[in-house]
Amino acid sequence: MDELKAVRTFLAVAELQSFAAAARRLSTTTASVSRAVSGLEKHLDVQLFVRTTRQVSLTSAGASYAARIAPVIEDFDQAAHDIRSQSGSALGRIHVSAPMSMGMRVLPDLLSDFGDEFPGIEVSVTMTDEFVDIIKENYDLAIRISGPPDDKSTIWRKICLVERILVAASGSRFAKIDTPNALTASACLGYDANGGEEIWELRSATAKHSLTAGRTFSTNNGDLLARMVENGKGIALLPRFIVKDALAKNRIVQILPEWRPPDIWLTLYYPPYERLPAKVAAFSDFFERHVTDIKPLSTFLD
Amino acid sequence: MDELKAVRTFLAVAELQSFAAAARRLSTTTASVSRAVSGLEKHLDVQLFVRTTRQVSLTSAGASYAARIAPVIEDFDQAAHDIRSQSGSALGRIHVSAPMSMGMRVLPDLLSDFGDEFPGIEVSVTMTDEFVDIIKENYDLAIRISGPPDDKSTIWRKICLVERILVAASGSRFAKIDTPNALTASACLGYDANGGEEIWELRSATAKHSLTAGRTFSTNNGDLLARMVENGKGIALLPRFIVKDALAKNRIVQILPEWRPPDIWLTLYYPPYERLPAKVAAFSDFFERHVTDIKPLSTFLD
DNA sequence: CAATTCGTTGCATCAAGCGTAATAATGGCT
DNA sequence: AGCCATTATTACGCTTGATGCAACGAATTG
Repeated sequence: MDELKAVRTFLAVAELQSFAAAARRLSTTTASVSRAVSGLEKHLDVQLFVRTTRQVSLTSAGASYAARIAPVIEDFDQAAHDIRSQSGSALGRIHVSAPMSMGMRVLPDLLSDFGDEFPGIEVSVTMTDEFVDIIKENYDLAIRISGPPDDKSTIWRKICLVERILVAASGSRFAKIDTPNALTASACLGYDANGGEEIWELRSATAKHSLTAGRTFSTNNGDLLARMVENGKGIALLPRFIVKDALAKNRIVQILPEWRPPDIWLTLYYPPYERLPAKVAAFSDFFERHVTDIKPLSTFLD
Repeated sequence: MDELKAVRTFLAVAELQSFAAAARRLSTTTASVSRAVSGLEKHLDVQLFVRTTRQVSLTSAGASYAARIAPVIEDFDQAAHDIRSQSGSALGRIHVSAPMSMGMRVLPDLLSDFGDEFPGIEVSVTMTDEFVDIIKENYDLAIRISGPPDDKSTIWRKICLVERILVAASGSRFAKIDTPNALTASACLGYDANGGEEIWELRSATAKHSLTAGRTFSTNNGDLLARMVENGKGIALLPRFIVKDALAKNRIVQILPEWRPPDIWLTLYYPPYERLPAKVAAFSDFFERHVTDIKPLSTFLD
């Protein structure tokens, strides 16, 4: 038995003091109303109405139940209504995960502008260079810089290419390297989200060269890695925007520019939504617009 | 679709973070759980969970709905539980209708004793000599003194016989009447709940006599009628307990004692309950016990 | 790599809800 | 006073919707 419908029917009868009138309001038959009410009475083991064929009156138990349950039903419907209207409008809080290096450079401006445009959306940002489990950690969106994702349980959207270059400290012995064969495992510092080793697959116009970096040192933080390079500890494969300043100030230099690593992308990851909630879509669109048009990421690449 | 069951299922899944675990708890299949949740999602037009085959996680909309709706469901169930337990125990308020004359004599003591025995039951007494519509006026119980009831829409219970006698003022010309034929219409004062006329059907051992009283005066209040009789205004057919004092003080006398009117009864009327609520049954039983055993109505008849 | 577990979906079965209509009761209206 | 309309209930078929089973794709564990 549909208990909820029974209670709604009961309330209609209680208000209208008539089974027939309730049936008309609910666009059903008196038979249905009668069954619903007597079903509820059996379920609650209480007589709710005193009835003759011409009069219907609440028992005191019925009156007290009606008074008790009516606001509950109203609240129930209100909750459904709230959820429905909330999901359609861009309101609420979104949890965003972002990588440290990229986040520190791009997010301050972006979040300020976003807050101006969408004052109804609260944003909470967790910056980390680990690969988070979007689902388990309850993120609405994760910003990552990575190669093609192999995770089938998330959906993602490429925003733009992130140029990576091989760098070494100016004037160091590493800066003189001009052939991939000169790259020794101990000289290659690893950049890996899990702090493990990193495979470098370098392609020139005609050849390719593969080696494992990070045997002696690796980190999940690009800025730390850049500082290690500056200190002459070795060579790293880093997004250009991270080392932009150091390049400009000539503290580090690009090596082997004709050998290119595989493309990696600035990518947005979402939990496997059937369709994106409005507030997440708002942030997502704003992010893409901001990064590609308004204050393009290339700002960091030049 | 049973919306309530869907919400309950949703809450189980939300709590256990698993469709399969929820199915086990609810003693059903995962298929049923899956359908219930996706049905609710369609109904609310919101995605409640983000799911892969190995992980289930609430969306923020789902989390907010769960937080919102869980106390509502709890309240809903609590209301049902309250009603159920309330109806079984003798608690609450009962509305009683009682006639004036009888009520003034019997109720003060009775209600005091009842209050001692059932402190949980609040009693509200309306004293009136009109015939009230028990159902429309929302009484739980009506005490009446009347002949056999013709109302099919109430249930009733005879408590005891109420002896009625014909009375006249001592020393008046009416006191000398010794044959029914001497009763003139103008001398017979009516006692009628509706303030109308009253049919007297008198029976002796061998004969019967019928006449209409109340042509010149009638009332629905026995005490008023008794005072009219004392004042020598005529003859009335009254319950003995009303005129007990006046008889004892010899202000009025019984006439035609061998001619008896039809029996009338002290009767309890109830709304057409399928079965009597505990609190009403408690009052009803107490009333009967009190009137017939402890302080019998015959106290007023002797 | 095999095996298990998970959520979803198609399919066949079945029960529950529905409207119709008949019934008894009751109040209004003429 | 009696006819008529309206009311709540109940029995009867039918249809719709729910349910359980099984197969499937996906993903983790050993």
